[in-house]
Amino acid sequence: MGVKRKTKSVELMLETFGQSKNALTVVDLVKRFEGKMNKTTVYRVLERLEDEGKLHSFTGKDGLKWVAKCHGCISSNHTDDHPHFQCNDCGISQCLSLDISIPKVANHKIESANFLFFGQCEQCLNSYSE
Amino acid sequence: MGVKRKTKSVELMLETFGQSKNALTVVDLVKRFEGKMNKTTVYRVLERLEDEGKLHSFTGKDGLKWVAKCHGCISSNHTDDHPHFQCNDCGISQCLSLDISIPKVANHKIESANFLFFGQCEQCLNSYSE
DNA sequence: TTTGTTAATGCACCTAAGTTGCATTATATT
DNA sequence: AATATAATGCAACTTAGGTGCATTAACAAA
Repeated sequence: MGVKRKTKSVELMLETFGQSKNALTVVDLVKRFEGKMNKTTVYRVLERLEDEGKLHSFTGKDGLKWVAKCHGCISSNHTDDHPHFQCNDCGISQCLSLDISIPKVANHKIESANFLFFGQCEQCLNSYSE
Repeated sequence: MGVKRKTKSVELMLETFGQSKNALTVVDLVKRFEGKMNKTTVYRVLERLEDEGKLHSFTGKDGLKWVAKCHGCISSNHTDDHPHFQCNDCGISQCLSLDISIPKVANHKIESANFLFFGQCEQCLNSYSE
């Protein structure tokens, strides 16, 4: 690959995430762009935007790949280990702007971490009291 | 399903984990038992042993399912959130007997968590200095 | 504006993890 | 030994994700 080109697919993908902290599964993105963007293109655009540090991804409990456009991340690069949250009720997933210290582990050198929290999101919590 | 029966598959599976804290991928287990136990049986035996609380599982970064026979776990049930470690060099994965406190997150109710650490294991660290 | 280069895309096909339905086998009970 | 049913094997399926290659679209140079 040589010089990157600006394409509609790339713009469309970034617009989709907008300013939201919510993550989306790749499967969902493929469905969303049905007719507009090929499945393969979705995967390749995501790969590119990850390489460029504009998106980041993580693996959910179900093994599915989730993607997000984390804005409030603490570190500047997208390899930082901010936690992600998944709602057990509605299934939404989002980035948490939260710094978790990685503990020392005897006889191990820890380089990175994945944190995944499960529970109820704000919306679902509120819907109980209505 | 009615009354559970003792079977060779179940014993064989538990023996495989022995007293080790190491986790194994289901894919690896299927390969290991090739000729002795069917792929479907592997999945079903694992499901059963998880239900019985004798094994527990987690999803790796690659989306593969890992299984372990965690002995040194802090809590008695197998839904506790002890962290898992995966070596970036040799790929082994293991349970960590380590208690990580789940932070409070504003407007969220957190019920459970997954912690996954990456780095170098003891063996790989030692092999550098040889 | 047109032309040439090549990055980006679409498409068809593939790979592999995990699941399901059903016939067969093995275990336990009487 | 006969019976009931849990456990297993097998084949076929589902689906996330990837690959090779022909076609299209973006951009630079003329």
